Amino acid sequence: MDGQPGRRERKKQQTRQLIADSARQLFVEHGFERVSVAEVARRADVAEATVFNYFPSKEDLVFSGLERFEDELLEAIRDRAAGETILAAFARFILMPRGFLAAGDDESAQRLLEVSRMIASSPALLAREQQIFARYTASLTGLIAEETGVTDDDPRPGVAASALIGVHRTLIEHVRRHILSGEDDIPKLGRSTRTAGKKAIALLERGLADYAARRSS
Amino acid sequence: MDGQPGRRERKKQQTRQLIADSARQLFVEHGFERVSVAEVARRADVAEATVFNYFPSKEDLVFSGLERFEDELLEAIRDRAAGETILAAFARFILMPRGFLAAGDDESAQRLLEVSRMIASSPALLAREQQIFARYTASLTGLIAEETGVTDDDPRPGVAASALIGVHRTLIEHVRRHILSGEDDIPKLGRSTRTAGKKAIALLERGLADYAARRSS
DNA sequence: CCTTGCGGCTCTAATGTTGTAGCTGCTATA
DNA sequence: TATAGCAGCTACAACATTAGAGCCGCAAGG
Repeated sequence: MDGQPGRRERKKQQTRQLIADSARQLFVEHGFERVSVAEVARRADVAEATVFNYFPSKEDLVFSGLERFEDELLEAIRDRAAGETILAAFARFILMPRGFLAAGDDESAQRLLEVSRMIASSPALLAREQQIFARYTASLTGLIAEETGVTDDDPRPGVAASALIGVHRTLIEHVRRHILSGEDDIPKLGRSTRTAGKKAIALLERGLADYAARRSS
Repeated sequence: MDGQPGRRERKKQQTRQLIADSARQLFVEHGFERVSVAEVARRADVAEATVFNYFPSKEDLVFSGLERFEDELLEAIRDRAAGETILAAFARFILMPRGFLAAGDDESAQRLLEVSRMIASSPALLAREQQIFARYTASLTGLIAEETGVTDDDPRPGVAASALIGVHRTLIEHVRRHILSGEDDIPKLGRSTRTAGKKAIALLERGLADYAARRSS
């Protein structure tokens, strides 16, 4: 679309990346709560105001990746090909390998582990993560309601959005659980995650009518 | 005086250094005349206007070090201790090891060689260097005239200034000549340069009356 | 001759970054 | 409880950098 980003835009992304990396290092070293934004700024050799210029809050230093992901997810659904169902667009997007799992090298695994530990060990971060999921669930609800043109009373958009975001939540948990319990074969983890994703989507596709219909023995 | 320079000033010096280094690399690779300022800017990943913001002209990309040296020389003379002669202050300043010669590692020697070759092979640069020396000779003349409080007609400040700047010229030539003819023992070159400097100053101290009084045999 | 284009260099408006002060809420300590 | 200080965050003015247009001299090619 835009060819080369131009020097200005490129340097802005460098600055943003530098801040995000500095923050991650410090948070992993000392824990999220024990690191001040001023320290992040100092490590990135940047003014504190610059940090807040790129990341509205300290938590966003951790979750900017997640938020971008959700933004792209919504966009992928909004701009899906004509005739494609929302569930299909969602599946296509979420099953696409990306990020740490796509890289697959040892260093990525190490970072994924550290970040997972960091988030898991901070109540503030876990709480914020839930807020983010809630916010995106609401956005997705609105999008679905808009596209299907139903009344505000109709519960179906909210249920569908919760189900979809729930898949994402579940897959993230899947990755964290395996990473935190020592899994270090990233390609394998990627495969098992995709398998789980497919199962989840298949379940949503065919409905819950016959799911766990009988109590197990 | 100012403790830490502050982030702003520090980053400015980084930028300045980055531009100067990029320019030196390119000039050494392709020759001064065949490299455009736009290319320097591109290698430094900086706007062309930024280059001119730090270096008023393309030649200054090469001679900014020399100009800073001359500035400091004038300052050292202006601010010399009470009772110290101009010649003594000059001697103290110019005999102090610094720059490439002070470093003494192989890489410095390599760079000194490359820069010397670059200047020697560019008429434009050689011409500009003479202009710079002339400008500083004039400045120094003014300074001496001011401090000794003589009439504009008095030739002595001009002669003294020429003599002093002449010492500097000569020492630079000394270094270049040895470097270009293959000398790569930088500490040794530093010593021989300082020896030459002392001889030159001694000559100026005692006057030319009995210098080369008799034709050699 | 003339035009075209390049390179050194200048100018201006827009935008990114910094420095500094200050507000709020919380925590430690007197 | 009062007070002081720290951390997250905001606001604003000063400053550094960028983008883009444009001027001038000059050399190459029609």
